[in-house]
Amino acid sequence: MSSDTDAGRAVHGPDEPLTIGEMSRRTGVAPSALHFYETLGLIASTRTAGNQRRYARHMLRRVSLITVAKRLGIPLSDVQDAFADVPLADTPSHADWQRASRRWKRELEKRREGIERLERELTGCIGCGCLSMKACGLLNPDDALGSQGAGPQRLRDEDA
Amino acid sequence: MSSDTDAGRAVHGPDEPLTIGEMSRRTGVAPSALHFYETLGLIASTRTAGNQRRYARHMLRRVSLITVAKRLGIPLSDVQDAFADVPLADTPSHADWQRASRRWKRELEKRREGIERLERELTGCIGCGCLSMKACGLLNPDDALGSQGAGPQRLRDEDA
DNA sequence: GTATGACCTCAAGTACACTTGAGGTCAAAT
DNA sequence: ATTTGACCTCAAGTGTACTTGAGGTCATAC
Repeated sequence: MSSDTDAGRAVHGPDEPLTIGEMSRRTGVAPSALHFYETLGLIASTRTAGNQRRYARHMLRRVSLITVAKRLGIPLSDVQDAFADVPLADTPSHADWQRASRRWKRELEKRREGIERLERELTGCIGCGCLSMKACGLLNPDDALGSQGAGPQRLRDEDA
Repeated sequence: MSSDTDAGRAVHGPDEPLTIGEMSRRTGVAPSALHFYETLGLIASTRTAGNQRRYARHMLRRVSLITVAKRLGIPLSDVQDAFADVPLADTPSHADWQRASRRWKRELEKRREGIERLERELTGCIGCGCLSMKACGLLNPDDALGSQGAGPQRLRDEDA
């Protein structure tokens, strides 16, 4: 029978920790990337007597969220922020994930709004062939109408 | 009076080309980055008798789109694709920008959909504290239900 | 005519997000 | 006992997207 030190493509009970190979197969993330995420503190592992990593199952969720963030162009430093209040060592509670959830949703909302704004821009401006982008908030993200000092300026009429 | 070789913070008629410094001030993009974009073929310039760059005004649009793409995590190679049919040398026509527009919109739509899906996931899964992400298309983007071979696998019930 | 600021090229350096390789250990199977 | 595959550490390499610096030119101002 398969013992509890079963490595590689093991058969597991629902509470068994995962080897790095299993994590990799189940998340599609390379072992080297998992090592890397660990050095950044994005994930954590325990070690066996023989110094091999074992991952608690809730690490799958973290890795999945990291993967998704990458697909959306969110830098790992932002992921770090989003995970700030989610405990690494212990299985996170409802409340932990809900705090993280709120952070993620705020971040995602900003990005979605940016994209929607650009889509409107493209419809209204490139779409009509002028691409003036006179009113594009994305070009002046920090202060849409404020300081005329440094940083991106709106295109003037003559540039439209 | 200001001649047509006016460099620096010049006063321009609407058809005057822009110096790299003016481009930089008006787009918020560093001159070094403009050089870099030029080596990638994302933008182009003519040269004065003294070998200085002069940018046609429609280059402002390109730089603005590059800036926006960066904010959205779109790699420059994708921007290159999106610009594929927009002429560099001449002022693009309506039709040129409309072709580009359609490419951009397709790309943006994919990204927006990805984000919306993740938002739904977070509402349904992190939101309730379980974060099972069983049905998240973002985790299996290429083939949502297909091959069970390599790549990300769905989390099983036991991991929910 | 010379000083000043904007510009030029080219090479090297930086930050992020990893991958690859060398050299060695661990653990189940034969 | 030894082979095999999975794992370990650490250093160095890769690709993207630039920035920085050296050394020199260009153009307007005094």
